[in-house]
Amino acid sequence: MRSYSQYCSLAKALDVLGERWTMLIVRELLLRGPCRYTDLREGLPGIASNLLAERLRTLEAAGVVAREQAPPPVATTLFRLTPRGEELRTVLYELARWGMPLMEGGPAHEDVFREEWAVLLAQMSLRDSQPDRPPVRIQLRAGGDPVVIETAGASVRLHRGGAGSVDVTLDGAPPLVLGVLSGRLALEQAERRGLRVEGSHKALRRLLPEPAGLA
Amino acid sequence: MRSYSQYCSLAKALDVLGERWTMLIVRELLLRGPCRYTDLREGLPGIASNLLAERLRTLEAAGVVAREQAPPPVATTLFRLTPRGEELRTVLYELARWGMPLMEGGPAHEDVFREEWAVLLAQMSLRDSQPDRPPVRIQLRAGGDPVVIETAGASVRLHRGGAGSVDVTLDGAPPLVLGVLSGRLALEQAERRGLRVEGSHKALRRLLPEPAGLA
DNA sequence: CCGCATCCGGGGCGATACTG
DNA sequence: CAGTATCGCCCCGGATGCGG
Repeated sequence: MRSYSQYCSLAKALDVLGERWTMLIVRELLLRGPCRYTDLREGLPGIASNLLAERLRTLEAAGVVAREQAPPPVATTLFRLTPRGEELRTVLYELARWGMPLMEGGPAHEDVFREEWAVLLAQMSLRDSQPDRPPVRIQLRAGGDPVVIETAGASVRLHRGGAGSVDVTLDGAPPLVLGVLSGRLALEQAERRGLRVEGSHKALRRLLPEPAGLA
Repeated sequence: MRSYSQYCSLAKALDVLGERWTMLIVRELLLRGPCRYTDLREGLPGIASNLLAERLRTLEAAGVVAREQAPPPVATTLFRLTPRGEELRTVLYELARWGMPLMEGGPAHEDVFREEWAVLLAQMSLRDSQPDRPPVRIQLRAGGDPVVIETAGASVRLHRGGAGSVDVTLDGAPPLVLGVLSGRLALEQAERRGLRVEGSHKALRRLLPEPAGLA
């Protein structure tokens, strides 16, 4: 992107982050942790391959992303956020929080949805009220590939593979799953609207924020 | 901008805010309050006139900006942020905070600087330790048009005109002025590097944050 | 397969000129 | 003062190819 050439920290930040797709690439890396080029493409439906490559190069040059060679069993390139890149977490949270009212009407016809994106909301909203107990594993199903998140204390991690046992499964339309994870929708209300909750309700409630007064 | 068409609150936010210049337009409106088209152009060196007009239309349609007719003495159009637009303040602060390390080396040759942009940092960093006392007025000079900011309690406002008396004047290179206002640079150290402080040091110290340990 | 590079059409952007 | 109008250019989107 052409620089704004303004001696202003906002303009300088946008010189690095303001190009199309850049913030969404950071989103994927925050959700997934170190991952392959192909995984990034999967999480960024619509991006052109050359753009992804160029953005990654730009972010690497800016010290936001680092690339490393995975050890011999896999022997592939991994992309990860640097500490400087991790500092973008609060920026992304604020943007995502601001964007939440734009989700109210449900997805548009052409909108795609990936369960992994719900992890962003989960990381923002879920807090473990009993952080000393073993982690809780939640499976999310919303029509696409289900994902499993594991959460303990303040940490919410995406679990690749989706195999293994889970404590509770949320299954329903994206707005319902997102509403519950973000705390915007009470669990019972979501169930009344069609969300299916299988497994331990208790494990779930351990993580959900206090239902802030809607009034 | 083309929509990302992703049912994700970050992507939805970027559908509104992600186009070039949009965030900087919000910056100007946050700093200046309601202002005219011409004032916005002044604060956005480099923007094409048609782009500014189109962005304002888009932001208006998105409920971020409102336009109003000023009463007859002036009888001009004013642009202001809606409450929804004001909610972008925290987003801009996080972005600007992330961008601060990119300012360390001082301005590049082609960089332009407007004293008003320093107000963003002032709004982020300055806190009045004696909010019950009358406001403090600070003049900023850094080579261009000087500006006056008035600060009391948590409020930091840009004062148009620059006329009237001030409590203290900061005069020096942009990195020095910004360093002091952001709290990154101790006042004495800035003075040793060439910052000129005329007037009441005490009024200034009333507002500056505690010099966080640099270690 | 994985991680790109190349090619090409279309549209967003930049700069300037012009107008009610 | 508050915008349109116009015109290149380059970024972006989509497809395909290709070396490791």
